[in-house]
Amino acid sequence: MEYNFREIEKKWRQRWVSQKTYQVTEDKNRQKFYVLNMFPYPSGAGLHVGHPLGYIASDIYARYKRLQGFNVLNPMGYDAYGLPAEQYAIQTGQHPAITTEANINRYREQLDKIGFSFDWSREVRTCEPGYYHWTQWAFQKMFESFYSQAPLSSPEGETSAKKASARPIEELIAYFEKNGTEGLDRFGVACSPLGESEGTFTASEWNAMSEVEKQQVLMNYRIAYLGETMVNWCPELGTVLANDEVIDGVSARGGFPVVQKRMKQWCLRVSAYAQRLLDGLETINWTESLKETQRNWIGRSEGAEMQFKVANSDIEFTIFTTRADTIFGVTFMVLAPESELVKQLTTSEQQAAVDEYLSYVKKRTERDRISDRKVTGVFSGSYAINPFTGEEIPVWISEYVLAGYGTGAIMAVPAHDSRDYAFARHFNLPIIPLIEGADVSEESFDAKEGIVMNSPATGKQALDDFSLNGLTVKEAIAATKAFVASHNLGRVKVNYRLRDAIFSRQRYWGEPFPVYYKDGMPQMIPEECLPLELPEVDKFLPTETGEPPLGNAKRWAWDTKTNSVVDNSAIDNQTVFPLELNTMPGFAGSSAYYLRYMDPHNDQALISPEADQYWQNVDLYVGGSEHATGHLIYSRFWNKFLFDLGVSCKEEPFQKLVNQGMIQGRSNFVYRIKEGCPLPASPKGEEDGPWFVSLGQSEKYDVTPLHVDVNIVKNDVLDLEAFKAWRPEYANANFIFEDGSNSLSPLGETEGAQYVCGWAVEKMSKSMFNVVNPDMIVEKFGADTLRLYEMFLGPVEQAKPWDTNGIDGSHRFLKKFWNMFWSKDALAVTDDEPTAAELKSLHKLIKKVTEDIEMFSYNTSIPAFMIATNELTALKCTKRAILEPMVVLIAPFAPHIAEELWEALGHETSVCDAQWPDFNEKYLIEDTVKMMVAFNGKTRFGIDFPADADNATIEAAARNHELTTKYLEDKQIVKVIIVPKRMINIVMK
RNA sequence: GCGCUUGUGGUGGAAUUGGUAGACACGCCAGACUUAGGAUCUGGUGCCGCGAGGCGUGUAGGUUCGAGUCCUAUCAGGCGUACCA
Repeated sequence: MEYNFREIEKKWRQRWVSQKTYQVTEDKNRQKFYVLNMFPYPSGAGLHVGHPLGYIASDIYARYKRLQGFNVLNPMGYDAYGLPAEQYAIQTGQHPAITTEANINRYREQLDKIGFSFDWSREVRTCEPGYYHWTQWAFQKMFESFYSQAPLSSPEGETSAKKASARPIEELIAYFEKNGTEGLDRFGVACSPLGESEGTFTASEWNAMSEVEKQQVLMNYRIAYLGETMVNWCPELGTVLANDEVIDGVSARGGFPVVQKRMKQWCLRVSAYAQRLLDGLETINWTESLKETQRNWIGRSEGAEMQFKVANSDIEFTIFTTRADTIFGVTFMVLAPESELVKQLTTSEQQAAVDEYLSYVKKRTERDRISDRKVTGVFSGSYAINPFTGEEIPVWISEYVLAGYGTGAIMAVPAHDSRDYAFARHFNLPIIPLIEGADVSEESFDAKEGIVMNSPATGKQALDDFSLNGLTVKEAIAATKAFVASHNLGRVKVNYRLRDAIFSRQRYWGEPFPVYYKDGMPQMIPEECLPLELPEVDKFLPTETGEPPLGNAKRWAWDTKTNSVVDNSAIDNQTVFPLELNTMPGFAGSSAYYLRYMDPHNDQALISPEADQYWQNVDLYVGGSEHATGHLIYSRFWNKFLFDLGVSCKEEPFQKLVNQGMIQGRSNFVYRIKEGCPLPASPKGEEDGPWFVSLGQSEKYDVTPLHVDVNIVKNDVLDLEAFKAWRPEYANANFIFEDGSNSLSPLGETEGAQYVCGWAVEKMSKSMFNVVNPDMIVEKFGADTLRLYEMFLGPVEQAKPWDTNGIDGSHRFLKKFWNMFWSKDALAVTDDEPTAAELKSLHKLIKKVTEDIEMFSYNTSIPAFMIATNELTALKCTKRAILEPMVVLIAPFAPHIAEELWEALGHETSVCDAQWPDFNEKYLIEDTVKMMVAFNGKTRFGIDFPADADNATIEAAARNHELTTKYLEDKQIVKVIIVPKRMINIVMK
C-alpha cells in the first residue's frame, strides 16, 4: 500500500478534533506534566518554517510524557496586543482587533496542519476581556501592596525570622498611624528614592495629612506606583519603551531613535524583588548562559555608601562605591548631569559653564553617547571634603556618571578606575597610585589585587589614625567598610542594576488601566467591576494635545455612583471622573498566561486553588532566548508577587527552560553582469535581455549579486523557466552556465548545462526572498515529514539555516517505515516470535530514543529510527512484537502515520493512549567482546572474548594472550591496559 | 571592553565516563530499472597518493599507552551587554 500522507493526515486531523484527543482535565490519580511554548504574537506575515521548531520539539516531549502515563497539559494561545496591528490601524483605519483576529485565524490554520497535541479548549488571547480581567486585577493588587523584608508587625524587624514579601498596603498605613516613619528602616521596606525631608514624618504628622498628601506618600511604597522617572521616549512611535525594548539607542520595533525624557508613568517595583529573582535562579533548571544573562541584568554589587560634606556649606551628599579601600586615592568627585545636586553645588562663577554643559548633554541622544565615547565634563566650582583626610576635592559634572544608578554621584579614583583615569588625564587632575608596584603612567590598574600603599600617604594622617597600608585589597575593602559603619560615615549597601519596570504605554492596542483620577490622584475602580474594557476610538493616533490615543475616546469616564463607564461629557470631578489614558505594555499580558492556562474559563478568579495545586508550575518551557531580560524577568517577578499573595503555589514559574535556536534563512543569489562588461555572445536580433552568469564563472565578469527566490532554486540550481517568469524584466534573460557554455551560443547550450546559484545564511525575511512556508512543505511532503526534518536539522538549541534540500531523506524514511507494515495492499504483520537480531534492533532503538527525548536531542533519534528501519527491512521483519512498539516509539515524532498504523494493527484507541515500550538490556548483549591492549605506546586491538566473561577472566586471558606473553618475555612492556569497550560495560553492570 | 557560547568532510551534523573520528542525511559519482521522474533501488564517496602508505576535528604546545573529548596559550565566528562606580 502506498504511503498516502495527504489522506492520512487529513483523516487524523479531523479525528483528533471530533474525539477531543488532546483535551485534558485535572486528574488526581495521574501525575501532571506541564509543557509550555512561548505563545506567539500573531503577525501579518504568518508562520515561516522557523516558528514551529520549538513547538515541534515540545510537542514531541509532551506526547512522550503522555505515553509514559503522565497527564500532560500542552496549551497554546496568542500574545495578541502589540505594535504592528496598531501601526497598521493608524495607516489604514482598520481596527487592530480585526487585523489581530484575521492573523490569529491564519496562524491557527497553519498550526493545525502540523499535528500538534495542543489542548485548544484552553486557548487564551491577551486582548480578550475575559483574559485581561486578570491582568488588570493583578495590577490592582500590586497597587494595593508594598514590599518589605519582614512583617511590620514583628517587633524585632529585620532581626526576626525574615520573610521578604509583598504585603497589603493597609499594614503600612497602620504602621504610619502608630509610628510615622520611626523605625521603619528596620523592616527593609522597598520605596522610591526619597529626600530626607519627604522621607520621614511622625505619627501625628501623618495623621494630620490630607487624604491627597497621604496618597502621595503611599505612592512611594506601592508595588505598582505612579512615578516621575527618566524614560526612554520614542517620538516616532509616540510612546515610552522599556529598557529591553531599546537596542543600541533605537526602538527594537521599527528602529526609531529614542531619547531620555522625564515623565510621570506607572511603574512596577521589580527592583524590590531583585534579590529573590537572583536567588531563585539557583533553584531552576535553565541553561547557565541564560541564568548568567539574568544575573548580569539584575547586576548585584556589594559596596558602601559614603557621605561627603561640601566645603563652606552645610550640604552633604552620598556616593556609592565598591572600592571603599581606594578612599585615599580620591582626587575628584563626579556628579551625573541630571543629579539634583548639580543645582546646589554649582557656584556662581561656574554657572555659565555648567549651563552650557548641561544643554550640550541634553542634546545628546542615547545613541550619541554609545557611538562616540568622548570625555566631557565641567567643574561645578564646589569642593567636597574627604571624610578620612579632611582634604578638599573638586566636584565635577560629567555624563559618564549615570543618574539612575547608585546615588548619581561618585568618588573618582583615577589610579584604579579606567573611566576616572580617562577623565583625569583629559582634565589634568592628579592621579595617586594606591597599590604597590602598580604602574599607572599609561593606564589605570583596575584589578582588585595587590598590597595597599599611600593609604594614607607617608607623613599624612587620617581620621582616628586609620591606615590601610600593607593590607591586601580584599582586606582593605572589608576594613574600610567596617570603619565607615563604625564612624557613621555611611553604610554598607548592596546595589542592583535592575530598575523598576515602566508600565505605561501611550498606545491604543493594550490593556486599559482600571484606574480613574480624583484630585489628581489615581483611584482603582472596584474589583467587582473588572474587566474595564478597552473603549472605541475614532483615531488610533495621539490626540492633538499630545494625549495618548485613548484621549480620542468619547466614552471614557468613570461614574462612581453607578460604577460604570459613561460619556466624557458627564465628568464633573465629583462623582464622575476621567479614566486613565495610558495602556499597559506588551509584557503585561504575557506575565501570567501560564497560570491562566491551568483554569482558562474561570470568571471568579485568575485561577482556582484546586487547578493551581494540581498543575503547580511549568515543567518544561520552550522559547527563544531573546526574552531573557524581558518576559523571563517580568513573569518571574509577576509570579513571585502572586506567590506572595498566595495565588500561585510555586515561587518559580518555569522549572526547566529550553531555548530553541533561531532558524535562519538560506538565501540564493544570481549574478547579473554589469552593463558595459564584455559579453560572450551578441544579441540574437530580438530585444536583448539581461545577462546572468553561473557561480563558477562569475569571477570572470563584473557582476552584481542579486537575491533570487529560494523557491525557484533546487539544490542551488536555478529553474530557468521559473526565473524568467518570476520578474517581467527577466523574461528575456540570458545565461552563462557553470560549464562556460551560454544560452545564446550558435551551437546552443551544452546538454545538461546548469545555472548554479550562490548562497548565504541570512535572517529569514521577505526582502531576501528566502522565506520558506510550512504550508508548502506540508502540502508537498506532509506534516510528519516536516516534523521529522525540523528535528533532524540539528540540535534544538542551536541556530541553524533552513535548507529544504535535505527534506527528501526524511520523507523517504517515512515511506520505508510505512512499507515495513505492508505487503501489496494487505497488512503484512504476523504474530511470530521475534528473533534475537530483531529484538536487538528494537531495544537499541528504545534505549536511544528514550535517552534522546529526555535530553532533548531529537536530531540523533531520527538516525536511530532510520538505522532500525533499515536493519528490520533487511531482516524482512514483519512481526507484531517488533513493529507495534516501533509505532509507539515514532508516535511523538510522526503522530499521523503512527495513528494510521496503530489503527491498521487493530487498535481501537488512539496511539496517544498506548504505553511507551520498556527497554530491556539483555537483548543488547553481544556474542563476543573486543578488547584493546596497548604495547609500548601502540594500541592493538582484536582480542575477542565471550560476552559473558567477567573482568578477571578477561584480564587473565589478555595476559595469557600470545602477543602479550611475547612482549612480557621481551620485557618491552610498559603497561598492559585493558579497555572494555562499551558492550562490556553492559556485561559488567 | 566585559560575560556567555561555538569551531569536525562539499553541506547539516554524529561520536556515551578519553578508546577503530566522520553515524545518519543532503549533495556528488557509478550502476540497475523504467510508463524518462523533482520517481525507485544498489554500490561508492574525509584529504593526498597509481600504490603500499601518509595526513587529518580552527592554530600552537602539554598530559596520556591512547585526545574531537582533559590542561595551557592563541586565532576566528555567534549571542548578550554596554560608561553600573
